[in-house]
Amino acid sequence: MAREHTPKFRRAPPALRREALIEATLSCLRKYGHDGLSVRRIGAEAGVSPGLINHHFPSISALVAAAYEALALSLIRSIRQHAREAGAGPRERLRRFYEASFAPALLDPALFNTWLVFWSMISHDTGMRTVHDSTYAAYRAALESLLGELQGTAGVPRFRLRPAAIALSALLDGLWIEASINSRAFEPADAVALCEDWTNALCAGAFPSLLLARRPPRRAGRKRRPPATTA
Amino acid sequence: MAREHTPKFRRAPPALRREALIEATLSCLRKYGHDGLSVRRIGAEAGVSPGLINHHFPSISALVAAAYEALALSLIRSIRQHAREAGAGPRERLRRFYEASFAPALLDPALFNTWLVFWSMISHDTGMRTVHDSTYAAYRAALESLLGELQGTAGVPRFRLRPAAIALSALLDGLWIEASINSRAFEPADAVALCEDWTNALCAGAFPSLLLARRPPRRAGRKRRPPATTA
DNA sequence: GCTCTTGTTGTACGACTGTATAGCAGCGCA
DNA sequence: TGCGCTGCTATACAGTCGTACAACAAGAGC
Repeated sequence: MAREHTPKFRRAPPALRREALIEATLSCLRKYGHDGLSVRRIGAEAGVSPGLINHHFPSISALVAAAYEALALSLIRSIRQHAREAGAGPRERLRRFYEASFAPALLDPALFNTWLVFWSMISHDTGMRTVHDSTYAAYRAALESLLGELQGTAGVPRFRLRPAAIALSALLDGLWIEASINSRAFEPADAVALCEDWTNALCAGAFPSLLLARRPPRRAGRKRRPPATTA
Repeated sequence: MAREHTPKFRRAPPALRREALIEATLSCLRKYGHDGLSVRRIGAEAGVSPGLINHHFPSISALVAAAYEALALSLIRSIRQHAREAGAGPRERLRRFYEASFAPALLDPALFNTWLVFWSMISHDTGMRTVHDSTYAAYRAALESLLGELQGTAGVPRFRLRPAAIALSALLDGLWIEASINSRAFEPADAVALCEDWTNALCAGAFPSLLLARRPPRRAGRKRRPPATTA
C-alpha cells in the first residue's frame, strides 16, 4: 500500500488566491444576489474554507469592494476596447460603444443584480464609495474622450464636454436598467438606436443646455440659463 | 390608589395596522437600507411586537411588496398631480412633470437606497415582480398620456408613443440615479434642462427611431428598423 | 359586569451571519 | 531528509434572522 497522500488543500500565492476569491464573490453575487455575500458561500464557491477570506481580506466588505473594482474596470475596458477596434471615425466609435453597452453579456439580469448590490453599499461603506467614485470617473472619462473626438468633426457645434458625458451616461444607464429589469420592454437594437438619435441630435445642436456659449453673456439673475450663442 | 390600569397595547383594525406596518417598513428601509428589512426592526419602528408582522402578513416579503406598491403609487400620484396642476398646455405639464421628478424629496439618497432594495428583490420574488410590472405600467402610462397630448400640438410630428415613453422613462431614471448616487454631479435644474432639451428635440423630429412613418416604404432588408405601420 | 372574539405578546426554535483564534499541514529550503 | 514559514482549516463565539405557537388581554357586545 503506497503512500497515496492526497493533500487536503493546495497553497497558493496571496495574489492568486485573492483573485480567485474575487472571482468567487462575483459568481456568488450573480447566483444569489445579496444573499450570496457570505463568507461561507463565497468560500464554498472558491473551494476554500470560510476563514480564509478573513485571512486575505480585513473584512468581507473589503472583498466586495475589490470585486466591485475588478468587475467595473473589466467592463469599462471591454466596452472601450470594442469601441476602439477598427480605426473608424469618432462617430463610428461611439456607435460601437453603444453596441457594446447593450451586448447580450451586458444585459444579463444576473449582472444587473450584482450591480444593485454594489450600488446599495455605496452610501454605507466608504470603501465602496471610493471604488465607485474612481470607476465612475474612468467611465465618464471614456465617454468624454469619445465625445471630445466628436467635437473635432466638421459641422458639430462646441458643447460642454463633462455635462454631455454625464447626460449620455445617464441615458445609457437608464436604458440598461430598463432592459435589465424588463427584458421584453425593448430590443438592444432599440436602445442603440435611441443613443444614436441622441448623439445625432447633439451634433445637430438640438440640446441648447449642453451647448458651449462662445461669449457667455455675463448677466446675473437669469431665469433659466444663458442661451447658447454658438452658431 | 385608583385603578390606573395602563393597557399594555392597543388594538387596531387590521387595515390600519397593516398601513402602519407598511409605513414602518418604509421608514426602516430609509434608515438602514437592506438591513432594515427585519421583523424585529420593523416591529420596533412601529412600536409593536415582531410577531405581529406574521399575523398580518403571510411573510415578510409580502409586507415588502405591499410597501413597494404603496411607495410607488404614492410617488406616481404625487408627480402626476404636480404636473396636472394649473391648466396649462401639454408642454408646460411635461416641464412640471420633470420638475417634480427632480424635487429635493425625490433626490433623497435614502429614497434611492429604498428603491435599490425593491429592485434587487424583483428577480427573486414573484410578488415583487408583480408589483413592479403594475406600477411601472402605471408610470409609463402617465408618460404616454402626457406625450400623447403633446402630439396634438401644432408642428409636432407623429411619433411612436410607447417607445417614446420608454425612452423618456429611461432618461428620467438615469438622471435620477446619477443625481442620487453622486449628488454633486449636477443640479436638479440641469436634469430638468436635459429633459426639456430631449422633449424639444422630440418635437423637432430629431429622433428618427421614434418617428412614425406616415407611408411606410415596404421594402425588406432595411438596415435599421422597419418603420412602424400603425396609424 | 361578564363573556367571547381576536389582536397582540413573548418565547422557543433551527439556521444563519462575520470575526477571532488555535492548531494543522503544504511545500520551499537547507 | 527534516526544519520552518505561513497559507489554511476548523472551531468557538455572540449575534441576528424568520417563523411558529401558546398564552395573554383589550375591548366590543350582551
